[in-house]
Amino acid sequence: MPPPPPVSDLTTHLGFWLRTVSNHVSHAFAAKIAEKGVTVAEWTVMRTLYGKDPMSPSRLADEMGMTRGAITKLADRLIGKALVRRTADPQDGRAQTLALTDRGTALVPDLAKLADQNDAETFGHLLPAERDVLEQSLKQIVAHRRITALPIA
Amino acid sequence: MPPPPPVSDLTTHLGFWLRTVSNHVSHAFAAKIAEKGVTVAEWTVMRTLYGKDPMSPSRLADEMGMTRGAITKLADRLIGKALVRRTADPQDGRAQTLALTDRGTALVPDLAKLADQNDAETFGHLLPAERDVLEQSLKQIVAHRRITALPIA
DNA sequence: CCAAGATAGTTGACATGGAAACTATCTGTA
DNA sequence: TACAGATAGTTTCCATGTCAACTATCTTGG
Repeated sequence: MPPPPPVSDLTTHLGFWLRTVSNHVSHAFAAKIAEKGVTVAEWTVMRTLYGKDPMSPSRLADEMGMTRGAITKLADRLIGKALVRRTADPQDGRAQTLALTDRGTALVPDLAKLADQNDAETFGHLLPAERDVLEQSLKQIVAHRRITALPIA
Repeated sequence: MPPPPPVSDLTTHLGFWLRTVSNHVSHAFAAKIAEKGVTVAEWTVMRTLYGKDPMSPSRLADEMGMTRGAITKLADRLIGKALVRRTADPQDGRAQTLALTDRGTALVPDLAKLADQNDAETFGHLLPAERDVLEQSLKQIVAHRRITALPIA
């Protein structure tokens, strides 16, 4: 049997480093907000609803890049925690809207603070110029690849 | 009720952009290799085993940052696809090793090519200087935060 | 006005990973 | 040498997401 031909190493891919750091950031953030009893997906819902008019699950699904089925379950959980409220649409018998409860609204600034903190911990030691290039590069990729979904995982 | 206080927008966080792009890269790559019947986690196992001596599930779990339970299931799946082989350790009745089959070994270069392609599609249009800064920044974060696990998701 | 198709949301089957309990085996020490 | 504890893997339960089928409701063309 011939020796296996050499293939590019995992670490030669920018995508590898991106995922490595991204996973780390996510896990670190998940751990922080877990103390508040909230998951990353739940936080994203809450942040998306915060300061806005009640929103339909479908729209939320689009914005978050998740299926409607996932939003149903996510909403169920958030309602169970009394952070979100589900209201039937009086015009359309099929439709409903989701909105933060007072408790949910009050929690968002706390979670936002943890998000700030998490970002600072991860990226704080980069030079401002490096941060800028990083941010511009990432935004450029988002634009170029036409990425729209909010990141959950 | 007072209006909800303003909180930092999701998009002000570098972590947001990082996860957005990272998720996109992962999904794009997952779609590519799905045609070969392999998931990202499975690819990571295969790439880790490729060109190396048979490896214990525990070591694989460490390198991949997954639990041993997850490796058991992942190995079961790969064995079901005849891409990986499980061998009992003759010295230690508890231990075993995992290795690629010939079929698995033969598949890795194909998958590696798709990984190259995926990286090129995502980052190819950045200027070399931008790519460099991106890579150096990410590696610096990995070093600074002492991140060790391979990225799966 | 009504039937056909579109749309909103829910549900159930499946996939996949973590946590912790469990089984089997090994190892070091008294 | 025997047993207590460590170690290797597996398994079970749970969490959470997708996909596709399903229910209820709405809308529209004839």
